Amino acid sequence: MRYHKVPDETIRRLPVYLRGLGSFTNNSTHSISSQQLADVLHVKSPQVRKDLSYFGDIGTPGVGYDIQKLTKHIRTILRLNNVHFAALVGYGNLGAALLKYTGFKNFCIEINAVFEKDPRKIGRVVQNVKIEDISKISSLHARGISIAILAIPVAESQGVTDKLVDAGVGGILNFTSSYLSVPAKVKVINIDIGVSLACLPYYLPVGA
Amino acid sequence: MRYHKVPDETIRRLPVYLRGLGSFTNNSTHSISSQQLADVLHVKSPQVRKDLSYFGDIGTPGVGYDIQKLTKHIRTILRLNNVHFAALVGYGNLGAALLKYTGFKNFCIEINAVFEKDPRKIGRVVQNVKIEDISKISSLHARGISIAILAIPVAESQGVTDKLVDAGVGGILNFTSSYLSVPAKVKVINIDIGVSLACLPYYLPVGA
DNA sequence: TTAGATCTGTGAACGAGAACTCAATCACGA
DNA sequence: TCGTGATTGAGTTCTCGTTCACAGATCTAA
Repeated sequence: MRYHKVPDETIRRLPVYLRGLGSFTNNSTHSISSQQLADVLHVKSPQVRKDLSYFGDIGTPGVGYDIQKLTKHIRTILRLNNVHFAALVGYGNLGAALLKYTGFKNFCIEINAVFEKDPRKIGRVVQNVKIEDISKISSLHARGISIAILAIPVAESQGVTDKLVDAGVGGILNFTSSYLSVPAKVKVINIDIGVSLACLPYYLPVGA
Repeated sequence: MRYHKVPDETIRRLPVYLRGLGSFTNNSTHSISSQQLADVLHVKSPQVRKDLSYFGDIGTPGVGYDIQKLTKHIRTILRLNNVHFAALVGYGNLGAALLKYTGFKNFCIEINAVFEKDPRKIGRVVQNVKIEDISKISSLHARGISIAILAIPVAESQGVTDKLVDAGVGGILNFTSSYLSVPAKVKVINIDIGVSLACLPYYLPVGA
């Protein structure tokens, strides 16, 4: 392996590969070819090989990839080998749903802090997590939490983001529909549900 | 304007432009330059101009874009001038949150049908919409609903998708973590919350 | 031990989209 | 009417990521 900057798109696909490998772990065979993995995930096999090749020689020519080893390797790359704790900011409709969302556990990510502005919600315990006042965000660094999930109204998004950054948060999953201004070292991933849905009518057949 | 296939990325930005224009409607001035719009949305001005130029000469050299006209124009392109009705499939945690989500109305999209498998939920009325049995999906065509929001367990996703396609649905917003196989005429937009979050640890500073 | 089949890793070609640049256009004031 | 400044529209270039194609590595079987 030479030095390469790994494309963001490759990183984005790694969790998908991980999920695809899951459906092969019970299998009798120990290894899987790039073709097999590609078929399951509906991508092309050269894509799989190229993506994996950024991280060294993982596979065996003529054989394929050892399923267990590859799983472990991808988890190591993504740093999903040990549990990451995340803070949920905003316990509204979406926030509540995200707290109950089970899709995070497969990736070793666990929400163990919830922050809210509304005094009526503060103090309640939901899913074994106590809802705290939003001012307590500053404690995140001390608690070893460096990932935040932002599900609050647009008006407060930048202000709260600044607090998160001050508290040492290094990654934010932003469900807010606004752009978040952060230092370069902080990674923001945006999920804009409204925009995604708003695109659909364009693709509908005319007259629909 | 010449013939051009409009990039998907351009379509995806149009709703964002629309939202940006919203913050200028109360303004005293009638027009806005590509630079001003770009600054608000944190994109580059040539990007804005290129995107808009796909759809004909909308702006005026030396002046900019007429805010009202541009808003109308983008809404027309995206077909957001008249209300689109959408069906929510799956009234679980996420489904319930999406039904209450207010971000769709700005884009003239309204959920007016909810489908569920769980008999205990069927019949309940939430947000003025009655929850129906999932078998009633077949009625969508007759009801003029051609957009679906899918928020159900992975195991059932392809089966339900097939029903949606049969019912004439032309666009699906897929919150399921599985690939949906659909005919070419049907547009699927995927939102994979788990994958998005799983990427974050990779970007954290080492040791965090 | 060798032939043949399989499959990886990667350099190179390809393609899509973003950014740059500048000629053409327009408003406005002298 | 003409000159000046501002801003668009679009051709060109650049960058990034995907796809292709094949050399090289490994396994199996005779």
